[in-house]
Amino acid sequence: MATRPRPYHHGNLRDALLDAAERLLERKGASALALRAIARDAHVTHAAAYHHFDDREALLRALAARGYDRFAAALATAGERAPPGRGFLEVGVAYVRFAAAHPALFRLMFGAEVARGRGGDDALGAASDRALNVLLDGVRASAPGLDEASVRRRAAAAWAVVHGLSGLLLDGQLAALGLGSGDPERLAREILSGGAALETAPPGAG
Amino acid sequence: MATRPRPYHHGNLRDALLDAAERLLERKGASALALRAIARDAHVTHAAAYHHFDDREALLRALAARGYDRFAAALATAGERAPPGRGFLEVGVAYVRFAAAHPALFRLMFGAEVARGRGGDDALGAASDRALNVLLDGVRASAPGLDEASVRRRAAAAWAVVHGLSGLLLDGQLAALGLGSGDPERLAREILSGGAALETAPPGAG
DNA sequence: ACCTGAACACCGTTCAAGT
DNA sequence: ACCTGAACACCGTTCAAGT
Repeated sequence: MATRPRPYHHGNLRDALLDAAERLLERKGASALALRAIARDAHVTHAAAYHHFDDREALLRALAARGYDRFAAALATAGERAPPGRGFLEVGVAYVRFAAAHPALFRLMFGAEVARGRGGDDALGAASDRALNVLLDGVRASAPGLDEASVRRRAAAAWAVVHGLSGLLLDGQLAALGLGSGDPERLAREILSGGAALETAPPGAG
Repeated sequence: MATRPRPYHHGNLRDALLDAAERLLERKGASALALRAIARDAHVTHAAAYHHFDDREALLRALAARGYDRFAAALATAGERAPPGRGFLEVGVAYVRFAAAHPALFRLMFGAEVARGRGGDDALGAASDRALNVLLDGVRASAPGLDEASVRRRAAAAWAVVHGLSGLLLDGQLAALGLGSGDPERLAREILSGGAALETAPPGAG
């Protein structure tokens, strides 16, 4: 075996950096995600990170891709465990639950820094596609035989509701409406099952 | 009159800094909003900014408050100009239109940096309340006699749809659904008037 | 009261040099 | 192939000093 100088560096620093970044994100928020601080936390020089990521934003995108993987898994599990016919609602609730449980990660996943390089990052695109497919399958399952264009339109509308609800919740904006102070899951369930969003518009207005 | 040494500084540097910040935000994006860069653009030393704002985040909150003012005005105008019975839909379309027209400002208004200090910033709270009230009035107008709790729940649901749609649009996420490539206003109109988001759930499931 | 200049401890990125 | 150390041009914040 001879001498084994350092315990970490010969392994995969890439994952170690992502672990450190995730730790910082959870404990100290997005503003703590400095590349130098991440490297420090992983016990390497900051320049070492550039052997595994093009730049700081590429590291953030890789962290976001990890988030999408867990996100997709959480949505899929919620859909599978739901009572028949309620899978779609439960996926929506799981969406909001994930956002409330991992606010900083959720914001990172859908934030501007990650959005900027989304097109050129294949791993990120694949991970977020996995999450999207759970949503699309949910629509197809609850409305079998629907044509694909309608599936996509319904998915977009459903996605918008849960995504917007999550965003407003994290922002504390719902508090201004007297909502959002209690359990986020209960709030999500109430609003999602409470009926359509723009139902107040007269039918046939479009 | 005597000598008047410098043209700007005796006036209100506060507004000049916000003007510079807005210019930078529009032209170069959120990452250009460094306090030093803003001060440079306003032709002052960076330390001068601290005589008008507690710190960088306070400046960003003031900029966001400006955004909420314009936002509220845009929503109100859309509601007033809409044909009878369609005001609520048009306010929703205006919401998405604003986000698409001012993506960086919209992100700033609802982003994490501004959210962090939202509670302690009275001007920001007042400005965002004005925008919220347009939404609430829209719900009340389209469903007169509704009790206040239902008004708030409907407003939250409607807010979620348009807010989520805006966010997904800015992220380019709707492109993954084959949507979002065309006119954002047309897309908003289609989805908003296309019916309820979670309609696919069987009635009485909750 | 308002702005400057210098200082401090950070930051992202690059690059020659080490192993 | 992978990591280090030093350098560069930035950054937010503070504070004594100027007017």
